[in-house]
Amino acid sequence: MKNQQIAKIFTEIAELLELKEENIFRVRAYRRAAQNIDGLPRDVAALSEEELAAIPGIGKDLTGKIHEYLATGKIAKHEELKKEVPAGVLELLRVPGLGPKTAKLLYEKKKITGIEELEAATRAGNLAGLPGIQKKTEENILQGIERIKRGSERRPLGRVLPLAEDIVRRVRGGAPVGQIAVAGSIRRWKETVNDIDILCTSRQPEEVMETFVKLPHVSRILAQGPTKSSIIAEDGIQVDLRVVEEDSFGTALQYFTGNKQHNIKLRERAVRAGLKINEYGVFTEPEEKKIGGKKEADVYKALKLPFVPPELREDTGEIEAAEKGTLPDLVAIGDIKGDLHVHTKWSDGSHDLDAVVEAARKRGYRYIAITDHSKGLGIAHGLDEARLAEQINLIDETNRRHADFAILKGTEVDIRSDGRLDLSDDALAALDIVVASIHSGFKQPREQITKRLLSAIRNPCVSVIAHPTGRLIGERDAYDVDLEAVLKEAARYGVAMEINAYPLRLDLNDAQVKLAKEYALSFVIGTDTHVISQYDFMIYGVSVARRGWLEQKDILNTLEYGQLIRRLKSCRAGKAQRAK
DNA sequence: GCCGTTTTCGGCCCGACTGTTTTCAGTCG
Repeated sequence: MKNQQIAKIFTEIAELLELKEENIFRVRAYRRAAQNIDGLPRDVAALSEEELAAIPGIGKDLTGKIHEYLATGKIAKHEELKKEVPAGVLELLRVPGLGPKTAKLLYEKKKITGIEELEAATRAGNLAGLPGIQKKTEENILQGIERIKRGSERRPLGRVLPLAEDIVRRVRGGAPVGQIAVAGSIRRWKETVNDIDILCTSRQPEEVMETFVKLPHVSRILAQGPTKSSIIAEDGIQVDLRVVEEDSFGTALQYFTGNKQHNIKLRERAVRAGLKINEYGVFTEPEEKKIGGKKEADVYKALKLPFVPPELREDTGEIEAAEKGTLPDLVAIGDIKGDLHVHTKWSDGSHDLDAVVEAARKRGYRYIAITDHSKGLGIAHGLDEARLAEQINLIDETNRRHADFAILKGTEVDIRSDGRLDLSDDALAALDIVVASIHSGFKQPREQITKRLLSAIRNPCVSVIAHPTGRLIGERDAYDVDLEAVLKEAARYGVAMEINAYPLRLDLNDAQVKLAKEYALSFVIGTDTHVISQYDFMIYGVSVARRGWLEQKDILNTLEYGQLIRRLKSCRAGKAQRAK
């Protein structure tokens, strides 16, 4: 998929134009186009002319540049600009706090073309005499370089959310705050995050700031003002805290939740309607009369739009859908009736059957599916046909003890490197649910991986494909697979796609879910629980579903047990019919 | 460079904090 390469080139063009101090709106146009291409689930190479032009921020000129790249592997404009500015100058922009103006100055006056050169020059005192650069700026440059060296990659939401919640607890406990909430990409449940944004109300904002910058997590204070402060937490992540008045909390929360492009569009709409929106409220223009601010919904109401849930605020069509009244009625965590991906001690889980059942009942679930690994996964102590039969007996017996709860007999059967499944069809036929997934051969070529998944989908017993792309956030890329071919085949055979809720997986991801929804597929949200506390991961899976615009009806484990079993049976019956 | 229920030309979201300035530019979100 060439999307990321094209997005990268557009971003570089934006940076190069900015260094040349060209029209800032032209710069923004390239940035916006880059973001939208980067977030596209489809390969741009596979899009028709009209589909390409329908991408927001892509007009006639950029459509041409995309074609140019697809045809020749480069973009002439980009090549020209690169000749004018040495590559090392772009590198300078990676230093936090150092923008295009300073980079240009450093290059033109001191011929600095790289971060290493910058560090050496700064330490040697060579920046002295440059306009606008004094001691403090030099210190900031060196600290910025340190931050780059320590790494500032996006972190998985699952790692950051607990820290954010802890900071919220401590600020609430240590200072006079009214309302307090996490905003930003965390509130939108983006799978990875760059920083933590926290918003609160208080009549004594200075006290709140004092408490905040003295938290035990703080390793460095970046900025401390009366209403806004930023710190670097010990593991290197930036945390921003903003304080507003009580009657601005709603508009401030809306503003700091973002994303940026969503907000810009709303504000443009506001301007057209004779209104002004900022973090302090909604105002009429030119009278400056405040007509909203206390509640987040005030913003949407003022624009005559229905409320848009945070998970949808990515400027990927949600504003247009809100306008037309076609926003989805998103699935909610409370709709989930059970977990369909659970491991026990029988393979590599930590608890026996009774323990995982008890924990699920306590959560209010109506059922779970036991999906231990199959024999091919020796390392996970996977089950062969004989042990599976034993487990089935145990489940039958346990089910008889529970009138109000059901255990589905299942397996997470391995799709072998040649595409055959790791258990016989006869063994699979005895189960209520068969979840199939890939655990080996990740480096196989696209055709082979795709073939493996297609043959698993066509198997008479398979009902779900688990973690369909195999990626682990920050650790392992997805294997190379023709996802659209897989989705198409799954739709034909009535096989569901899993949204694996394990925070490092989240697989399918949000964009892929949105794409899959177009094929009218069914989905399953499973936590891949190996320890009972991991049932908590369900919220991450639900959030991916919501970011993928899914409704309750799209998700099988929102069904009551009886309906679920009927659905699984009809999938099998449909396959048998097709085989005749 | 994009885009249109004011516009095919002339707009393009809005504000906080820092560091350097004597009123503001640069950067960030």
